Amino acid sequence: MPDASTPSPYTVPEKPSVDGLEATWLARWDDEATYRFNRAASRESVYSIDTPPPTVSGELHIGHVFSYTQGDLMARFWRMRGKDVFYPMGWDDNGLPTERRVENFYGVRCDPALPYDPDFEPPTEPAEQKISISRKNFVELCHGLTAVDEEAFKTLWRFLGISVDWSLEYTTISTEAQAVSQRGFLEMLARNEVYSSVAPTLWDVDYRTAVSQAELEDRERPGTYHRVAFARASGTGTLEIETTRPEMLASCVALVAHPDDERFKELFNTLVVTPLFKVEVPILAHELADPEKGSGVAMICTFGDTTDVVWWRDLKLPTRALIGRDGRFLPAEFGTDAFPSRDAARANALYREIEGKTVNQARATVVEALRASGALVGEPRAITHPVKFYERGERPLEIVTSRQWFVKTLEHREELLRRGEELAFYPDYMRHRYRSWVEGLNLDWNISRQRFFGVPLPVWYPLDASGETDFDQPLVPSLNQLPIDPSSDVPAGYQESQRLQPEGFVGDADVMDTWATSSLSPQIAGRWGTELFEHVFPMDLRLQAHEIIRTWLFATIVRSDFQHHCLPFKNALISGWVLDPNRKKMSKSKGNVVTPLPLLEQHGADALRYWAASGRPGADTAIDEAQMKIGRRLSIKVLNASKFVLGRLDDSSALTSREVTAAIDQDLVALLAQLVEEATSAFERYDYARALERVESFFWSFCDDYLELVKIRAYGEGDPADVASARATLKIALSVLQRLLAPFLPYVTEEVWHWWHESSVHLAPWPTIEEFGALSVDPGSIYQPLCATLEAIRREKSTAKVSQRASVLRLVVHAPEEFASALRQGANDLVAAGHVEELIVLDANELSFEVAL
RNA sequence: GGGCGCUUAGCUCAGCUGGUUAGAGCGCAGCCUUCACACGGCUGAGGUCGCAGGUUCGAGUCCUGCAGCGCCCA
Repeated sequence: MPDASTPSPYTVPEKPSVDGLEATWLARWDDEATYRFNRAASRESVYSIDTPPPTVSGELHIGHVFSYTQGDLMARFWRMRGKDVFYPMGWDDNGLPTERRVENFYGVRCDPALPYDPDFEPPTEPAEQKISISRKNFVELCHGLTAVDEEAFKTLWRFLGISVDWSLEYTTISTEAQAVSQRGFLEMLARNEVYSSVAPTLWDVDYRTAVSQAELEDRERPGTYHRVAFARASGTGTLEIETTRPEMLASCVALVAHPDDERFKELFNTLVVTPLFKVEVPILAHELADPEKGSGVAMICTFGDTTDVVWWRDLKLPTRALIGRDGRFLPAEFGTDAFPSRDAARANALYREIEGKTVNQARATVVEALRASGALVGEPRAITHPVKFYERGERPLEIVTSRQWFVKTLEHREELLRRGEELAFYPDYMRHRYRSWVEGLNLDWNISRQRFFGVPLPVWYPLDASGETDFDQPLVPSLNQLPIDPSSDVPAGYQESQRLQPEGFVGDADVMDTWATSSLSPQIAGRWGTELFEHVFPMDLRLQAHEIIRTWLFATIVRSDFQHHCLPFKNALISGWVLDPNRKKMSKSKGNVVTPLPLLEQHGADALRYWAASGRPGADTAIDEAQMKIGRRLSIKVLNASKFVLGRLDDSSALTSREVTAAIDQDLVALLAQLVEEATSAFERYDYARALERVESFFWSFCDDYLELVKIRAYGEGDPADVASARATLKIALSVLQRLLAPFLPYVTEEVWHWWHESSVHLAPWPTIEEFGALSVDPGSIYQPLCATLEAIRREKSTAKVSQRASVLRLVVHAPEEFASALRQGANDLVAAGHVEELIVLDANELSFEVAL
């Protein structure tokens, strides 16, 4: 019981609980604007964070909880260190994921040819047959649904205790973000860093849009090797190739083998004739031809895959493109300059059968014809091979020739590699991901998308007298007009009536790649063009997962390098993946995706944060409810230990480090100082997990050992100076531990902090060793021997199966000098905590205990 | 094919620049209803640190090779 004469002045609940803390403190943080950024702060005092705007697609993902918590730990640490933390939050709502979600949610499809219907209402239930609606109607639905989704996401983020300043919230489809995105584009255009051209383009035939190299992924797919004989043009002999795409034969422009391949050295620069279509093509040499693959000779078509594009470009081959935007074969006429043939009649007859067919249909036709003509050698052979897909796509990518806007990444490769070396990655090995990506770039960054819900490319093109578009002289708006929509806005010097008219203009119909906007997240969040930007840019921290190094991290560096000639941020904290409880990658198709909400509701935000904080930077971490339970237990312990300590304190103002006079108390303070240094340096190295591990382990020892040792003095028994020493130490330790735990457990620490403080623990100063006064004790020299002895007593009682409360009749400790000295200095506490009736300490070389019960 | 990471107790993981008998939590076993805490406490068992070499007075820690798992790039 607390000493009746010194009642605690603090308001401590009788039965504290961790449940429901979130609602209480969220409201309070809102009211008090606890996390509001100080716009008057100087750049030196600011710590600015560039957080990933999550794709708002309806699905909350546990990976978000994991990654954002890790970033929040850093935000909270630096805020307590006295930094003005700039911590905005954005939502990436523009782009394909939203379009796909709207299509499925309402059962609609965008048809840009349709007129706007101002009275359109989406069906309450998605229709079985998708309803076609105008672009404007479609975009309105996208805006509406993302607004709803963003609210749900925001609720989750807030509940998790992410300390962002919600007044800085942004979305990538907002007017402001569109203006920033378009400005970024126009400035690149002015500096000649983007260009439009008609070029082979990675194309998803289902989404009917171009995609970029960064959105590619390889998938293992079954395929079939067909061995096909090409007749030599000289008339003697044949050359056999193997291909998985025989349907591309009509667009074959050359054969290729490795320059060192002895088998074909004699044949380089001679001609062969393609079977069926009878087109003369050369045999050429290129390093990318793999002698081990197939027959060692490959067929180059325009274009069957990305290697064809490289060969076509390097070897300066003609273009005979035949795949259309719908993935079907385009019309073509053999016997022309574009499609020469030795036997045009036969070629055209066969091609008529292919024209308009899908790739698979055409393949069957061509294989049949090859077989009939005898050019098919042996039987087709089944294989498994990597096929390139758009990461969101369902069918293999095709390569379609079309006009697109590209950012010139390739010619800046060396500079971009240097930027990667300048950036501090946590963990450091993640820089390899960046480097290998940049080294492997083989296409400029295509930023135009033939889609609807995105930031429009802010250009128009003049039309000449015959109505032909002049793509080389784009018309641009002035920066103060932004954002613009070229489909409804009119370029300077033109009238709306001139749209699509000869001598008039046409707006670019495409939107920008989502990454082209989200790569400007520092500029969007930092309000580029206002004074704020100068206070927060370049950012101090970029937070993201490793899978988007090649997209978001890369693209952001590109934009900042081009625009500002610097890195967009100094440090990149890379989080790992969240794996399912069986350590398997989560995916929708496997059905093992875990949503965070039930876990948050069951275990509480602090518990989930504890789990996330235990995952080291970059480390893939399995969902582990056991770990969450430990976090919850730690939170409860914080409540109870705080309740105990505060119940022992009377006059807070009288207790300072000067009152800490007992040897064990001085030692505890010395250990605390050591802990503060360790935790601080761990945080400074972005090793929040180590900081947690150290603080947590100290806290448990504090509860289990120190509190037990000084309990009697804390109650007020004994010499008043010793009582004051114990209470002062408890007060110091509690204050320090609550603050050290605050980044990890923001709710419970805020709760216990308010039992004895008015203002938020999250604005309290991070502990420093200056708080502890002069330290004269070798850390642990008193505390550890006492703990070891207490442990020996407990072991004996446990072995004897008696209560820990049972008395020890006599305790004899044989100990080396320092150990013995420590025991003598802490004898009173040890005797009280162990219920020891007689303590005898004897000097000895070897440590041993005799415990008589 | 090139690169990166991981491999430590049944499970999940610490182990920072090489230095005393290798740590934690969970789980397991036993005990304790003690006045902060039974949403608890105490105690215990449990490991040839993936394998093979090497450097060193000394290696989980450094080097080389190999294997398995995962990932990135081509």
